Amino acid sequence: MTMKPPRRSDCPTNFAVEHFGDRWTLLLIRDLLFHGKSYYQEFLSDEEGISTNILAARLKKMEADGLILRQKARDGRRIRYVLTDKGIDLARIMVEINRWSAKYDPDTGVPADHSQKIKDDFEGLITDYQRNAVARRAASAD
Amino acid sequence: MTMKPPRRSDCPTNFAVEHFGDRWTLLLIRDLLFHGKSYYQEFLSDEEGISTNILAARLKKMEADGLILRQKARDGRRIRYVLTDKGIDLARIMVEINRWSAKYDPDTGVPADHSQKIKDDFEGLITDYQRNAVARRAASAD
DNA sequence: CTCCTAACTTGTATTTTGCAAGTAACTATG
DNA sequence: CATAGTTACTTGCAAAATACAAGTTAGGAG
Repeated sequence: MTMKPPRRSDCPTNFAVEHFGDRWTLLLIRDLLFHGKSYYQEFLSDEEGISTNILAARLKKMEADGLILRQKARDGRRIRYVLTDKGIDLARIMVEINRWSAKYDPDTGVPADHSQKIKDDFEGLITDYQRNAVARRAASAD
Repeated sequence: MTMKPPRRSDCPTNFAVEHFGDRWTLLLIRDLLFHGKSYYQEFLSDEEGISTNILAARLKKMEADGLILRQKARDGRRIRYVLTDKGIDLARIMVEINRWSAKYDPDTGVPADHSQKIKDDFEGLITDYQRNAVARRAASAD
């Protein structure tokens, strides 16, 4: 009987930290939300190079935390990971993070058109990501 | 000769993770930005209970990352930690985090008046926190 | 049936975190 | 001005998280 450790506090910042206060969760949210990734192999192939055991552990925790769902694909070997509403609602935080990083990272990899869109149509950008994530979740797996 | 490890990628999400993708940094930003804390003992006394060695390490890293500055207090024993502009610019992300947590945490400790203000005057709330942080930085230490 | 692939698990080394004690610099007090 | 108390740390060690390499299992393709 493994039981989850008690939360350190009821502070909302702590709630967030207990969801994504680690070296990988935000990067996986990025993959799901911005890059349209859905499969184990896709997450493995991102440039930061997550190890397979860590990826498996993170996906398990994110599911337990209600950020993602597991769907069986038509190809019975594959499992599709999609964001829940709770996960999709991180879009605003994620785009704010991109804005902050673009401002303070001299070597930022934020594409110029994305930065421009952040300035021109911030709300539209967020809505686009959210609509896409909802659409992908509803779509049938490959 | 300790040299800092190379960044894993130039992705803006990764830039953010390398700044606050751990169990403590966001909580310290919260202390500095929302709770007006400035001193070592104040950070030690927060309810999550950070250990002294971790606190020292985090403060050192946050300074190296340009999120905070160290100021000597009149009392020569004390050191005042204040947010830089880069740190203060996290206010928007922090308030978005509060909003997300208040929405999804059934036991959230977000005070009702704060939630109300998030709805009624989101921009004003952020500006208030930022102005206060700037004012504290400019003020002379105790 | 055989080979291949996708999603994991297992084993072990390394790094980070957590807990309990210090310690050095400075201040307050008698 | 000696002593006690504070403040911001450091040090030593146990525990947990992370990283790297190598399996293993359930399908699917030919």
